[in-house]
Amino acid sequence: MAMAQALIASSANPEHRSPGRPRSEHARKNILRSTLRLLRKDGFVELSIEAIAADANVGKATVYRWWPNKAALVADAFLSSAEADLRFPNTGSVRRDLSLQMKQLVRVLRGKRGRIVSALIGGGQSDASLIKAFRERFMMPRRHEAYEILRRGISRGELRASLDLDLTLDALYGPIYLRFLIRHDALTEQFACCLCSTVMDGVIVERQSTNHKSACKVTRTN
Amino acid sequence: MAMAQALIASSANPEHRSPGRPRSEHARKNILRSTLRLLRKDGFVELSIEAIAADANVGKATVYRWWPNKAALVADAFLSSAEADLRFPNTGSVRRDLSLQMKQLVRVLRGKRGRIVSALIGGGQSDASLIKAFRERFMMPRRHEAYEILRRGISRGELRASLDLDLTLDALYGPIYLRFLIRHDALTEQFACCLCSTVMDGVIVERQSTNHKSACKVTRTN
Amino acid sequence: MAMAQALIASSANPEHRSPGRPRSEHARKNILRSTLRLLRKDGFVELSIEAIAADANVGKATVYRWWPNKAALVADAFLSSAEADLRFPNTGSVRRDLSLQMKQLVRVLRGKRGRIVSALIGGGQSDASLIKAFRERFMMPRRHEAYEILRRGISRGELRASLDLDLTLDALYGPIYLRFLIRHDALTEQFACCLCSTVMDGVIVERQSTNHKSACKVTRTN
Amino acid sequence: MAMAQALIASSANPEHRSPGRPRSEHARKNILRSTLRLLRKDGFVELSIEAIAADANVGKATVYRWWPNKAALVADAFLSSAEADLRFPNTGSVRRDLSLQMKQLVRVLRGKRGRIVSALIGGGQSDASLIKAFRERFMMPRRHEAYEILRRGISRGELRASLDLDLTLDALYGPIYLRFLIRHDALTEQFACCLCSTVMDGVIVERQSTNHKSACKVTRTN
DNA sequence: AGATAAGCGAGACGGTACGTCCCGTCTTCTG
DNA sequence: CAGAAGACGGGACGTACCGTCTCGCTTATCT
Repeated sequence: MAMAQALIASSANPEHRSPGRPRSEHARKNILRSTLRLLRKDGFVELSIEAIAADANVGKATVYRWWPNKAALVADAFLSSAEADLRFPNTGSVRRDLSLQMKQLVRVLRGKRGRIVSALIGGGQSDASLIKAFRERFMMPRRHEAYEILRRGISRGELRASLDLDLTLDALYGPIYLRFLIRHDALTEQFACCLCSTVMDGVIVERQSTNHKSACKVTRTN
Repeated sequence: MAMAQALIASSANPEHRSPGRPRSEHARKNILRSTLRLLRKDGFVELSIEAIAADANVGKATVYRWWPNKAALVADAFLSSAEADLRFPNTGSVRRDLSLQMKQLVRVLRGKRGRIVSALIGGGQSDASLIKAFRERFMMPRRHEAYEILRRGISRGELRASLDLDLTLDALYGPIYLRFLIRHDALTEQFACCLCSTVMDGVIVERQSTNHKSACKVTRTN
Repeated sequence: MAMAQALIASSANPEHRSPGRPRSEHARKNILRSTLRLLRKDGFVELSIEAIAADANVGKATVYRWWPNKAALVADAFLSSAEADLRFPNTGSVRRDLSLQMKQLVRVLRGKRGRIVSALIGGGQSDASLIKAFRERFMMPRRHEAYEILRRGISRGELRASLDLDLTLDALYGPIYLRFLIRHDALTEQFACCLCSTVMDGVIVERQSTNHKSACKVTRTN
Repeated sequence: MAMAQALIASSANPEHRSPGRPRSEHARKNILRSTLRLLRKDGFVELSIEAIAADANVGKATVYRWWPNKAALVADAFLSSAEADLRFPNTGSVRRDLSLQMKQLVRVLRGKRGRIVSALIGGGQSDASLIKAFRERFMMPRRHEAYEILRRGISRGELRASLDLDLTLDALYGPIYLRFLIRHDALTEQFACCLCSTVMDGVIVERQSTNHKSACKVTRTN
């Protein structure tokens, strides 16, 4: 709700203005920026509000005024930096579309923002609002894109009509998050590709399509 | 290492005994028990050594004497509670064997030990030793069982010989962990069952085997 | 000075009026009233401008606009409540006049304004302007009355002509304030009475004027 | 009670020792010393526990462990430095004995410890435990000496036997504290002397014992 | 009538200190 | 010598007020 509040303050309804001095957009941005910077350096647990406030040249109270806790702040900071880099092409092939999206996720998780994702999911294990924020504001937007891909595949006849979309997407993305979180094996783009094929071939109507799979039948390299 | 130390102290070499009072087995057990109890209540982050020591009626120093940090203690505590409840029957069918194991994992994660698993994975996101402990001492033993199932399936001709075992197991278990950690959807035994079928049918040699799938083609109920 | 400013603004020079909205008399009164109320409840130190403004339904800045600091505000508030309740009769006897005034002081100090006097003196120990305000605007007016009493007594021949007036008044009032501030013993009207006699007659043995003293030779009752 | 605790820890019962690490006498002394130093510099209100802890190279918690608040700490610090400088000679004359004690009090109040006394009394106006500490641990010990003087005077026949000792002492010391706290007039040793005489001999005309008074019938010099 | 000027409430701002909690270490006595 | 008890220096927590600042609004005087 604090995050919603923040969003409202930064965007919507121009009509009604609450009385009093409006919040400082400058402070807000500084805080988010410092949060990301420090998060990248240390990690979620060792990140302190005290340090963020100091780094952002801001009173501690200003941080607490707008975010109820570290988790919410980190979520906001992360999500404020995660806009609009999802959009991907409609290639006409489910297999290709999904594979592209999955590979992009792998790239994100391996990049410097991956550290923040893991902090978010890790912290979310003892903070319901945090995991909710991650789910609704990071994962779901991507999922909605993926739903669309799947629906296109169904209407094109590439996928079975009886498909459970949620289950399918879990099958596609769950393994990526598993490797990302447990780190028991390499998380490569090629892994995403092979995974996609594996799940695909259990999903499409017919079963002779081995031509696609060959694309990533390379020996694994971890 | 501290865990090794602890194990040695509690078991091995009867020949040489260092002088002085031996460590208190009673204290050790109390500490582990309190750790689990408190971990079940809050998360890893909010768990404090102070609280554990108080709960276990033990001096803080006694905790620090035997475990170098919270992660090591939590790992030890978790593992001390995770013995031998895996073993499952060899039914002669990969599908059935895997489905059984997956459903058992779901049961574990939904039970009270699930709270601890999530704390472990959550805490592990900012503590390498913690995630390592989880990986090696909880996940891997189960995986080795699963490898065996898959190998049996291959030798029986149920599964393709070219199968990437690790990828297959990630495809099977990743989605379960995803739902467990992100909580975006119900984590039921039926989900495990359907998931197994989904991955299976992308994995086996032939494609007409819809007879198996019907087993869980029930409308989802979350 | 701020107080002077306030006085000017609220009263004087009708000729030239500065432009802009005039200060709100309503706000001013509310602030003073809230100050007194809160001062009565807690002490000077724990009194906060924040609380005063909230209690008075007034913006904090309005307080700071008219009073430079807490001490000035408290002094103003106190003095605004301390009008004209001193006036007392000229009975023709120093002893009786003084005794009456002393008893009246005791009544004031024991009443609800006493709480404020103690806050003022207490706060004055670390704020020169505060103790100055108390001294000049509360104590001195009463003292000037008392000077008059003493002078009358001297001219009537009741008191020695060589009397040090200040010292005498300190001897009369100091003990009252001492009990009021240190609270080591009951501060009663009877105490004021006995004290007056003691100072009048002295303490040493060689003495004739026991006729007056008998008036309050009652056993003390605290 | 925290002060009592401190006293117990620093002095009494050698038999029973509470378990655990004993409190650090070194820390305690440092804290008291720093308190006095900073109090002398700034004042009671602007004195912060934070600064004391820093100055004493001590954790803030260590301060709070032993003193419930700033007031109690300041009281302890003051009193720890106020031992055993009261003792004064028995000259055989009440007048002289009292005058000596009063002059000594004036010296104390005018000295650098006076600042702390005023902070104590000032703070005590909104903190009952503080004024109690001042009363019982600073004022009363001196009073007990003074009681003795008065009793000697009575038994020697110098003072009236019907004397109310408490009232008499208030009459003697109240004026000193009044000048000390209100600062309306000079607080000199000569003032103490004259005051003593005034109370001794009274103020009214019928009087013989002028021989004593002449000792300080000097023109006042403020 | 409109411009200009201040005061008003509300409340956010950068700060400082609060009093608490826990860290990991230490120092004591008891078993 | 291990263990319990618990004090230690340290550091971050989240809160309360400080005194200042921007807002939109109101209320006056001065063109």
